[in-house]
Amino acid sequence: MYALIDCNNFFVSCERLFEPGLEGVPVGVLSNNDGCVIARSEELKALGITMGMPVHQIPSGQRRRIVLRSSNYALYGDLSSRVQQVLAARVPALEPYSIDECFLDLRGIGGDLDVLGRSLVQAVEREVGLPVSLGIAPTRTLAKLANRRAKGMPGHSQFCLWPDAQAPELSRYLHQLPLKAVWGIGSRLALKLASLGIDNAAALRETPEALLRMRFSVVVARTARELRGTPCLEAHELATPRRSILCSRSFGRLINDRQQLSDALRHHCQRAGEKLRRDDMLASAIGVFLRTNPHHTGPQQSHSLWTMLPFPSADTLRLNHHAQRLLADLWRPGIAYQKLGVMLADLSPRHGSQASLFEGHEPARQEALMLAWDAIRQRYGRDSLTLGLRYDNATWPMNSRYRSPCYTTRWDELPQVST
DNA sequence: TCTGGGGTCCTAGGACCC
DNA sequence: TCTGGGGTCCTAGGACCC
Repeated sequence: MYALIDCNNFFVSCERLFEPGLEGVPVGVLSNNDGCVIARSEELKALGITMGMPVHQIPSGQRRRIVLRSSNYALYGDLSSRVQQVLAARVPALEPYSIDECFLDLRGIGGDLDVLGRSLVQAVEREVGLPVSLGIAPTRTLAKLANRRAKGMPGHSQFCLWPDAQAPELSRYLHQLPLKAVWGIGSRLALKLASLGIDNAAALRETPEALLRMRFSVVVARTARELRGTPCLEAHELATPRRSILCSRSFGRLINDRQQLSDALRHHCQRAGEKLRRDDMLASAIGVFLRTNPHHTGPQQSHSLWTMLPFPSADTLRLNHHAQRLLADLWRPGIAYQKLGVMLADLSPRHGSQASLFEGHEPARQEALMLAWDAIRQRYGRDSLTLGLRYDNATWPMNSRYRSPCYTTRWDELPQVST
């Protein structure tokens, strides 16, 4: 048996935890750049504000009645790890899945699952203060659905236990469940499946595996099998070490200027190098992508280029050097670009990686330079040392007008208390 | 005017080999 | 005129997730 526990309206709940006045109020949390709504309170959902809705599409009448917050990932990340600590103290096998979700492997756990499930929900609420939902079922895919079912439960019992995949109650639930609600079936696949007459979760799990394998992919076939109650996903498939790093940002307006694109790329390379060194890893391949605005009509372009580094590296200067050459090959005159990013792949641990006889390695001087670089920024702040001009001098500063204080990670942002 | 960012996995098709 | 078959590897792009 597996469980899925997740925090209800996680980002909104985090904001409310430190600002209780937001209880009962329609609250939304915005994406980077304050572009669109990525988390909603129940009150905001009731107003018809949809997931991913651009802020500028919210009618101004509604806009005045709701509260918006910029995303504050330092706060959410910290609360997320507190939730995990509470769970880890009670269940042996934890599989964190996202910032607000965690699978629990309950195989081999004796005792009453109903009692265990309810006690976990209560423990998180009591010790962290965040409301959570919990679903338990024979597979992870079904546990996700049990969790969804739990959220619909009346009152405070956000818990659902489905011990048997073939139980009539579960079958009834799957019959009325749109395909899109199933983990692994997105809107595109749902459309294609519907064209074959498969338009709910029960229909999917009754479809012969060979047909799904032939017309779709192993992923869809596996999902159907999970719906029938046979576990197909291994833990290591969920929690593998990071395989790639991506740093990207929309510009907020369209850009073709080579220099401005180059500036943005330099900034992204700097962040990517930092992530890499924080994880103590090296990258062997680097890629750059450049794309137009997919929301606009007219011709679209979205291309990426990759190159191998001469040897595995975590050197910001080297990453930037190769990325800039890729950008030069990607860039075309007269095209209005909306987004640019750098990607690192073929990651390996910095220590313990076997040095090849023929392959070079980063000179010790460069490694020392990057260590000093990180140390200076750590000590004197991120703005104390940057590659080239500071990025916020550029034309597209990132918007985060409504960010709350980092209550749990920054002393200087704690509200003043008068004595 | 303004539409996120960061990941994973799979597949089709091209390049290449014998 | 007639121009193989079978395999591997790599990459770009698509689909999914939160």
